[in-house]
Amino acid sequence: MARKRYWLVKSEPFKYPWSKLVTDGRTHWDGVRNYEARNNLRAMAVGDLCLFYHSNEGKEIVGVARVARAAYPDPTSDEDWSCVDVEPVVALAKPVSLDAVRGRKSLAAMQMLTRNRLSVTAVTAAEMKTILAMGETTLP
DNA sequence: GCCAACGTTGGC
DNA sequence: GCCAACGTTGGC
Repeated sequence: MARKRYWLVKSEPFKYPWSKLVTDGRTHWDGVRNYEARNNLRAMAVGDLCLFYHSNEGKEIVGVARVARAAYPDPTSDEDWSCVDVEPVVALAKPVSLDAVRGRKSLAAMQMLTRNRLSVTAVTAAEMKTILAMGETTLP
């Protein structure tokens, strides 16, 4: 099996907060209408971990989710879009804010900063490790 | 609520 | 195939 990759997905808390993912246990990550984000979705494999970021409100990384189903056609569209299924893994003991990410030199290259408006971005293993440490969280 | 960034669309 | 107009996203 290919080496695990890491991602960051954004959601407006108003639309789909982390707490709802926890309640639901699993959800379809659909509605992505951007080619680059779609390509990222398609690159996801079952077991990959996703940082869950709340945009607009909160502006912080609040949890870690796991890809439960690899990319398949987005049922909410007739066109060629994709979605994946994700399930919650663990909430960050201490949410990591956008400001905190910006303030950390080793995270300056994170796509969530450089590709500000992309809703699905790639995260390196080193970045993942740093975020988890900042969030005072260890993976189960 | 405003505005900047940027991807997408459509006219030429 | 270029580029201006437009729409969307997201931070402030």
